[in-house]
Amino acid sequence: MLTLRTIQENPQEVIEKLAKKKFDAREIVNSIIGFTEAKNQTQMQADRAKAELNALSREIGQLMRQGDASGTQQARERTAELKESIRELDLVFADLDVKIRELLVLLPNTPHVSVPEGNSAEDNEVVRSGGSFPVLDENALPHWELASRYNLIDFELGVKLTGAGFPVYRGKGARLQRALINFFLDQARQNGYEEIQPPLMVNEASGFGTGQLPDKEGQMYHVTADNFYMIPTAEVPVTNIYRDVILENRDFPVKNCAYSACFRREAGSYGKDVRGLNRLHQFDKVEIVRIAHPDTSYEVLEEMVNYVESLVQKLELPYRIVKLCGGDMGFTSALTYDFEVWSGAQEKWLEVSSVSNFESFQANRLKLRFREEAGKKPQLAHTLNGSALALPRIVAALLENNQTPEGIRIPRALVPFCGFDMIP
RNA sequence: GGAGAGAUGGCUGAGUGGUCGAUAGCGGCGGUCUUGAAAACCGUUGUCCCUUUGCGGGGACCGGGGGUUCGAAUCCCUCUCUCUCCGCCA
Repeated sequence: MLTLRTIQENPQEVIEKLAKKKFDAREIVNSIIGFTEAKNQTQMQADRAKAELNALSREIGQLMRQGDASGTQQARERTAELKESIRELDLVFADLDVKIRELLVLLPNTPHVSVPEGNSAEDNEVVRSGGSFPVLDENALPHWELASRYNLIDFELGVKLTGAGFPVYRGKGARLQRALINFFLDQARQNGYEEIQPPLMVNEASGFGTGQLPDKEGQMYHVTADNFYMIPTAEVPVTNIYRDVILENRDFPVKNCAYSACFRREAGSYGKDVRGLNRLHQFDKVEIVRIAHPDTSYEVLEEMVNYVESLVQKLELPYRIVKLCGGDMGFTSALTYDFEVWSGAQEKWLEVSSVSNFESFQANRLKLRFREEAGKKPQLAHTLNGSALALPRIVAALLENNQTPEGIRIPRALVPFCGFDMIP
């Protein structure tokens, strides 16, 4: 959520920036400014009436102590009128406040100046790429066939137990999962991230804090009996650790990482790209979350991108880093880099990580602030997060790219974690 | 599932109708003392909003919402959450 102040102070700038995201903000911004003016006028009137009533109440206390019955009576009569107008003004105020809030949440985050113009994924900017494409036979198999040939993943069994999109990993397939999780967590720790093991269900307040609620409610599994939501990413519980928190400058840098299972309903995305591991309802992911000083958040973003790059390099996967264009960016992000790995048999790029700076957009909702120094006013911090990494598509690429006549080769960095270097 | 207790400032914990935004202790910050540190002592220490060029002025907030009253942290209603004991259980 953008701050009211930002909109009030630079309405034109907000409108121009949002145009890059293909969002026409003119009407909303103008309404917000109009309502805010009215709200402030109302508050002035209400506050004046309240000040008078407060003074009168104090006076009545004095008069009663002095035993001045007629003075007391007189003062009391004057309060009735004040109370009535306060009641009315408060109603108007609350109404305007709700209207403003409803409009504010409609506005996406403003993109960073470096975000490229563009409408869709086609216009994204490839920042750099690395690794080398695998040389595969013509009859190279897609990962879902490899998974069943080597008895690594059973998709049909998942359907029996739960439904589509809930695969069962078994044998070396399960061990590969565990190895990847441990590898990612160890790497994160070695890079200074504190490991968090968060709850996999969150309450409503947390859902609001990171912006899943109320808009994206349909994307989360809802445990209605207790009104909990299954987390779609560890970002939700980990970032909400800092909800309503005021950090001190010395608390920086905040670097957290967390492994979690992630649950997504993916409503409305059936039909395309859902084969095998490409899109699941439950999957594993290690997430990195950072809270940064506004002055350094873009340096932090670069640092995170470099870190994620080191992971795909260690896994020996061909990859490219893409800076999303305005039209392809998420609602809450100011700048996003996507990581894609090449899936040799499907012959396409698979998104395995998305690293974003949200600036103060999330922090405003979370009321996550920091204090420059003791005695100074708190200000909003910047939040960033990224996948490091999401497992399924990594597994898909590993299986496809490393298939050989003798079996599937495990990248060297992973062998100590797997305990095997080949899936024969 | 049954029974009970509670929710107050960064933390602990007072406060049951009238300068209570709130006693006190701890913590934090500043200072005195000290070669330095500790201890001791003194001072200071919430958030949000409106208004003002500035100094300042005003309003709101004691889990959320509503009510009683001239006046509510304090009384009433309601919701939520937390804790303790019993039962069940990884």
